[in-house]
Amino acid sequence: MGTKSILTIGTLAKATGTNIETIRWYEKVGLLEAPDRTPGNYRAYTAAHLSRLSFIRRARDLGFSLDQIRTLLGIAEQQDQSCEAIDAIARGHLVDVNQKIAALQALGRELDSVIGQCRHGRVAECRIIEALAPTAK
Amino acid sequence: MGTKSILTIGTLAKATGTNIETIRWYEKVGLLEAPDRTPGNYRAYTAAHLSRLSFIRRARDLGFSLDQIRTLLGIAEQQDQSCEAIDAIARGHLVDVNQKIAALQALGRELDSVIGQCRHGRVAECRIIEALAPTAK
DNA sequence: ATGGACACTGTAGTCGCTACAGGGTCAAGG
DNA sequence: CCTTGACCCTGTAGCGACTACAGTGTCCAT
Repeated sequence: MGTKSILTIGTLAKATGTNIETIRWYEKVGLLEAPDRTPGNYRAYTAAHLSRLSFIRRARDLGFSLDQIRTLLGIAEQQDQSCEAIDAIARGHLVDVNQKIAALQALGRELDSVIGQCRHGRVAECRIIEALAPTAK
Repeated sequence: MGTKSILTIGTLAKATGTNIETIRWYEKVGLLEAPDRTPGNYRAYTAAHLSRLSFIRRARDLGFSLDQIRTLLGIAEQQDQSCEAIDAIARGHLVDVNQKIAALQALGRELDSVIGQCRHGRVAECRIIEALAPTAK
C-alpha cells in the first residue's frame, strides 16, 4: 500500500490529452512541478501531477490564461482561505468572454454585409474590395 | 500640380491609427511596399501607401489574417479578373468567425455554471476549484 | 548652437505552444 | 547478446502579429 505508481510523460500525456512537449513546457514555465527522475533520467510523475495537469487543462479549455491558472493554483493551495479571489478571477474571465463574443458578432454582421454586396463581376468593380478600402475611391 | 505630397511614417501612423512599429513591420513582411527615402533616410510615403495601409487595417479590423490580406491585395491588383476568389475568402472567414462565436458561447455557459456554484466559503470547499479539477475528488 | 521631436536599425519579448535535430534508454524478440 | 523500435531526453527555432526597447541619426525652431 505504500507503493507509489509512477507515470511516464507519455502516459500522462495520453491520460490528459496533452502533448508531451506541452507538459515539458508547463514544467519550464513553472505551472507543473518538476517530477523526480528515474535512474535513466526519465520524468516520473505521480497521481498528484496527474490531477494538477488535469486542472490546468480543464482551465485552459475554459479559456483561462496560464497566468490566471497560476494564480488559481496558488489560491487553491491555501485551503483555508476565502474563495472570493477565485470567484473574482472567474467572473472577470466571463466578462472577457462576453466582450469577445460581442466583438465577433459585430464583426460577423459587418462581414455579412460586405459579402452580400458582391455581384460576382470583375475585381475592378468588386464591392468587397471597395468596402475594405474606404479611402481609395 | 505635379507635386507629390509626401508623408512621414508618423503622419501615416496617425492617419491610419497604426503604430509606427507596425508599419515598419508590414514593410518587413512584404505587405506594404517599401517607400522611397528622403536624403536623411526617412521613409517617404505617398497617397498610394496611405490607401493600401487603410485597406490592410480595415481588413485586420474585420479579422482577416495577414496571409489572407496578402492574397486579397494580390487579387485586387488584377482588376480585370473575376472576384470569385475574394468572395470565397470572405465567406470562409465568416464561417471561421461564426465557429469562434459558437465556441465562446459554449464556454461562457460553462463558466457561468461554474461561477454559479460558488458559495463564497473557504477554498477547501470551493465548487469552482472542484469543477476545474474533475479527477481530484 | 542647442533642444526636442521625430526618425532610423536591430534585437528581444509577448502568449501558448509546436516542431524539429540529435542524441540516450528500455523492453521484447531472434 | 544483439538489434529493433518505441519511448524519452535537451536544446533551439518557429508560429502570428505585433510591441518595446536601446542606441543612434535627422530636422527644425529658437
